[in-house]
Amino acid sequence: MAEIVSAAWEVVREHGLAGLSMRDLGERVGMRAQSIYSYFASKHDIYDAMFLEGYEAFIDWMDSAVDDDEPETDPVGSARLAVRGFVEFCTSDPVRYQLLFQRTIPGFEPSPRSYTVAEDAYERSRRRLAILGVEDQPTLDLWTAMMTGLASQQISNDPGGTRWEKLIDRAVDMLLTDARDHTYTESERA
Amino acid sequence: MAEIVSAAWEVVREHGLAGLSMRDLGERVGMRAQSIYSYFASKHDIYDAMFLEGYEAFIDWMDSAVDDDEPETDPVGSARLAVRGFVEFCTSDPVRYQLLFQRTIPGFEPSPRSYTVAEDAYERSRRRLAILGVEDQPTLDLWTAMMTGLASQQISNDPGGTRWEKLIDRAVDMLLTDARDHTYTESERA
DNA sequence: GTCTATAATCTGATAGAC
DNA sequence: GTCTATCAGATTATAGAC
Repeated sequence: MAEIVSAAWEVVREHGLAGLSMRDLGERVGMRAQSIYSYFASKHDIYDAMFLEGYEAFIDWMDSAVDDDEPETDPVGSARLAVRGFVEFCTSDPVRYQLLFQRTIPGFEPSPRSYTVAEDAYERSRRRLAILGVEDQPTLDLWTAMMTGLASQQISNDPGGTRWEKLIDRAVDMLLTDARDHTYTESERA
Repeated sequence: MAEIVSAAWEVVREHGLAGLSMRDLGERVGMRAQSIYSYFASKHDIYDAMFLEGYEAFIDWMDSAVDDDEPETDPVGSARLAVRGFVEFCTSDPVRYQLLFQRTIPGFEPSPRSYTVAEDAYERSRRRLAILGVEDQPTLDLWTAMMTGLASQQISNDPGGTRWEKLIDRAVDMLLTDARDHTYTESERA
């Protein structure tokens, strides 16, 4: 079961997200394509398992990338670590990025269970950024736009390179300054 | 010929970029699928025509969105117009955004002619931003990351809405401040 | 749990009549 | 320039033997 999902990742890394075929997949696990239906009811269900596994990997990755004890002593460093962690997670596996964060495979909807894990991952990221002062929704949206923009440009226009990765610290400084200004503005109103 | 490409856009808007089939396309233009080969040598050539048409539309769109006489009297307003123009071009047709700015359809390489038009479009954008003070490559890269990030988040997480579009002016102010600071730093070194 | 057989359908592309 | 006929293969999925 885990072996099939692992082989499915191999296939989509070679042939693109839409290029997953049961024959190809079966060949890779030493089975006939039809035998896979003993494990998964449909191709859709395989995508769903990949989606779930991807978000679990994302949670683990971010937990490792960020030191949750340090944020209040060094908020700038913590923000840089978090954004760098996110961008590197995305660039380390472009097709996973596509499945998890873009809506590019038509007709695919994650199952309730998978969706719950995805929401948990978002909530963890939201909380982490909130500690760093990114508390309101518009500010958070601006951060996610910047983070996904860095990741997607790195993937599309300089795969394997560091052209956009190099801009992470500068982007974080910029975002933190912006967030501080907008927090002042709000507290002044109070 | 133009009618076929137009119908091809219809198909991919309904079935996704990878979901273009010759039979489906033929049906839509009142032809047998095989007759399309009198106009295009392959399905690949149809994607290429769409790619070309997309970049021509991008050039026209940006020419309309930005007033090239005003940038020196009102750089902030001009920058806002340019970024807003870009994001609205992307969100107005997500699948076109996918074909033009992401590398999501495996095996597709634009023809030399189409690629030339794409490069022309990039060069025009580069020049426009240079007038606004975005002259060095890293700063330009930061802008493209922010712009594509706003567009892709709007498309993926709030299709049809304005959640990220609303952040454009704030993002531009943030980027302009950052660009100004980094220009100062460089001229101080001289 | 894996196999064979097969259904039912789709795919891009070519040959040749008209 | 559009058609019919067709190739040669792909696709997901099901039924039933072992």
